[in-house]
Amino acid sequence: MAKQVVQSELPDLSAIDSAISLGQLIRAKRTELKMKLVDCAALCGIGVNTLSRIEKGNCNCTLGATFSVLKGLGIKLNPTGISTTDTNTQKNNATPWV
Amino acid sequence: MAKQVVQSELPDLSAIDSAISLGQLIRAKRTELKMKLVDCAALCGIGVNTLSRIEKGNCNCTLGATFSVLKGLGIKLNPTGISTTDTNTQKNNATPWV
DNA sequence: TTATTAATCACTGATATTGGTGAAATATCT
DNA sequence: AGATATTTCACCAATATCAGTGATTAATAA
Repeated sequence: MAKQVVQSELPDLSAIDSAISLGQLIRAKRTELKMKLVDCAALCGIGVNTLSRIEKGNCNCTLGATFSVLKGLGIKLNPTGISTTDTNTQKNNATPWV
Repeated sequence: MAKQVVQSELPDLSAIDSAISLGQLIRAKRTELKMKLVDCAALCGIGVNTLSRIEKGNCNCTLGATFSVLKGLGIKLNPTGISTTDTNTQKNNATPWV
């Protein structure tokens, strides 16, 4: 039987506005790279559980783990509706969280 | 005395690849809107401490709080280098984290 | 259908975040 | 400079995440 593809199951990933869409984006990229959850987690330096939660859109995951995945998979995010030129940025007298 | 603007203090916000750049982006938008930290936090439904941490690039903050801010400030993120058309999305038999 | 692989869930212990308050530190204005 | 406004930080208790393991469920292949 041919696989039924329903319109509503094809979310719009052109705008990332929630943990869920971000998770879908990440999963799309990972499967595109034919990576297993385990290997991807190892590559990104996080646990499998955490990666699974991120992909499922759990909003309690941390920014650190999430950006590790974005970096590991080579996903880039760009803001829109913002004047990226101006910026009253505070001086980075800060903590090296990275 | 005129305010000295140093080149290195004008980070590139066209690419969001870390908790720090995301925090800078958020702060840029908030100040652009002339909002105080307290009011912005209230608007976004999170604590002032948390918003401050997010803006300072603390990567231990949660996705939930972060997306609340992005939504509250009307910041949109778009992925690049991804085929946003395809998508082997899992069926959303999931938990309503929102 | 059965076998195999992959993803999710439940559990544990250690550690960390959250919001609130108040104080210290910065920045802004007159 | 002095006064005011804004942000950051330390501290607290409550709660939650994290990684790891093993079991359960789901998806894929034969």
